[in-house]
Amino acid sequence: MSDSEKKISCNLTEKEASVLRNNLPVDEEIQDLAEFFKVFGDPTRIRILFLLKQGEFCVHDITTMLEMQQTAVSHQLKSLRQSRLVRYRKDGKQVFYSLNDEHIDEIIAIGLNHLNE
Amino acid sequence: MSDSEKKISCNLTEKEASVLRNNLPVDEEIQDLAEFFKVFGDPTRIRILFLLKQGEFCVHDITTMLEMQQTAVSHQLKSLRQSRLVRYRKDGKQVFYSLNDEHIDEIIAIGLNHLNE
DNA sequence: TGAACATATGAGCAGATATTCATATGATTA
DNA sequence: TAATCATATGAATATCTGCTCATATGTTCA
Repeated sequence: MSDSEKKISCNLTEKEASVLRNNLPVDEEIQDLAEFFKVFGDPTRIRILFLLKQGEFCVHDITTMLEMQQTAVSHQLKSLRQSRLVRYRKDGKQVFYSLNDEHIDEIIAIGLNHLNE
Repeated sequence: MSDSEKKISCNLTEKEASVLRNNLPVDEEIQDLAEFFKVFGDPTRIRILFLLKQGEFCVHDITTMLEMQQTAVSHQLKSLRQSRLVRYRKDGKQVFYSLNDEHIDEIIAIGLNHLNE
């Protein structure tokens, strides 16, 4: 939205407030967006994403690299799977995880950029 | 990183694991990134960001549009301020909030995009 | 100056979340 | 087939988070 279109006001009428309120996405979409970003809001999951930027790894190796318990890692991988940020591939006893969204780099880059501003 | 550079392996040696582990950003940076995304991980804050995409508003109007209590809104505005996602401007008794990072749209767009994939 | 107004802050609480422990599931191998 | 290995899952717990209530701060105006 260009600056010229933006409102500056205080004490909107209920009618005006209602118009602006109705411009918001529906609750479900808002909720889904929040859930999506929540996945990035945990250090362990961020570390897993950074690891997977380097390649495809099995759970055991992820556990070793993070120096965490296997169950803790599996729980977080589940969260990443459910939000479709990672994909997995089974090979015998092992399960290999890799990134599943080409925009992950982009999102993280924006975050890093913001922190350095 | 191009596909050809990516590793696929399991049962890394401690040495290999250590190399990959050390490629991760330092803990503080990981932590800061997670904190940053956590701000996007709440429906109320997402709604505030969507409102502010439409213009600059005082706390009272934000409260009216969201149909929430003023203190709840103020608490969330504080979180948005601390992460420098919004800026504010005082004018008499009122405080006007607006977006403070041109990348907010971009981040949200990526999120929405991911949800529709 | 004091009353009214706009916003911010702190404490308390209820619900969410990350880790751990115990155990289940599924695949390989002896 | 039994033992072992790799991973996943569920319950329990401690911590964190968002909201509400009470109240503080700062501004305007009578």
